[in-house]
Amino acid sequence: MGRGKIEIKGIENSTNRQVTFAKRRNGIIKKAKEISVLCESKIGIVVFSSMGKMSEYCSLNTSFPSLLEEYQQHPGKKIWDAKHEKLQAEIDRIKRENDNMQIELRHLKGDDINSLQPKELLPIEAALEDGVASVRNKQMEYLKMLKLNGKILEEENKKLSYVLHHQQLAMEGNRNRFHQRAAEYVPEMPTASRVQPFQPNLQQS
Amino acid sequence: MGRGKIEIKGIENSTNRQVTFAKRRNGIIKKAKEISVLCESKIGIVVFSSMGKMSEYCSLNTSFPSLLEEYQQHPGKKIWDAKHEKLQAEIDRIKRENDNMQIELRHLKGDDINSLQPKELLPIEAALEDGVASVRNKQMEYLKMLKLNGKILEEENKKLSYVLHHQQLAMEGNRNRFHQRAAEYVPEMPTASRVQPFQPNLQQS
DNA sequence: AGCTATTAATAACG
DNA sequence: TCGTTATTAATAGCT
Repeated sequence: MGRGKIEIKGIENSTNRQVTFAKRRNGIIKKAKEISVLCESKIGIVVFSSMGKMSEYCSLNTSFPSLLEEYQQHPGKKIWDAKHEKLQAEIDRIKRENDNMQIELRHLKGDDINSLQPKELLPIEAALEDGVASVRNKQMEYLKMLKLNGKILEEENKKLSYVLHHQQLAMEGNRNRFHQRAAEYVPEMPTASRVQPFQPNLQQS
Repeated sequence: MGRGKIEIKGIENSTNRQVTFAKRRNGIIKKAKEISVLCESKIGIVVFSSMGKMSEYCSLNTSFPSLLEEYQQHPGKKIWDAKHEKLQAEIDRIKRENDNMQIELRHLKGDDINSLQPKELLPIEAALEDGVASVRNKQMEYLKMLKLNGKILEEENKKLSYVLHHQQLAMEGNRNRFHQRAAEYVPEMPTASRVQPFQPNLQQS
């Protein structure tokens, strides 16, 4: 049905193939609509083009899920049972992993260790000591940061005091001599080092 | 396409409807085969006649399950029933739980604590100290058990030595006097306390 | 079921 | 990419 007969064989030309696909897909969907109306039948169609574009049709009097539900009720027609089992297996796997972690956690917290052998206590003890060491280390780091920060602030304080002192001296001198131009005085001071004190993200002391 | 044009309307005559259904269904499936070959496309069709008879087609290069898998990966296309979503939700829930435990475990082991605030380190430290205390406690318990066990064995040893000593004395006496009946001698001794030494399940000292 | 007059789909072209 | 048309394919009504 066209300007010439064609062989049912893969169409090499990509453009041609896509055009043919679009036309025939529309044709099939039209036929599906017709059969569903003419014969009160339920029909569902899913098509993927060679480019991966999806098209679908489902007759009006039903829905894909219920259609597939009905499909699956036929003997030997399993669509999602396999998927189901896969999901269940995944759940089991993760649950096992979960349980192991839970046990490890409880042991580290000192719970449920009555059933453990002395030999089994050793790695737990070692891990705990490691953990304590790491945490203490981190805390020391923060402490050092705090101290450093204090030192920087102290230093800064000294500089500010120095500036303030000189300014006061200058202002006093000016009050006596020039009076009006006191504000313009700028003392020579190493302002290059006016750093922002380092601020670790401390939400509490 | 037929001896006369027809309206797309439900066919009342049942026989006619069934005949038309069979013809058109074959036509659609033929078209489906053709499009899948011509355009390298994947297509799946499920049809139910008004009598409930199911027909299906799935292009050769795929399968219904994989087709539907691909279908539901599109946004808003859900064919899986509630069961599936429940399983998926369960997986997500457990995975989240898993992740949390993993983080907690890592923190307890002293990993990944650089991102923590000092405030957050405190409970970890406390938990670790608790854990160490519990483990040490348990180890002390085992130690006590070992010591107790040693004491019991020592005690037992003394008793055995005592019996042995008396037996030896008796035998020597018998050798000199009755000679034959030495084996019958039983020294008066508190045998009621011949307990089995307590055996904790120690696989190593 | 099979046949065929007729309509519908569509391949190639513009 | 879209519409047109010559031609083939599908099928309605009949046997």
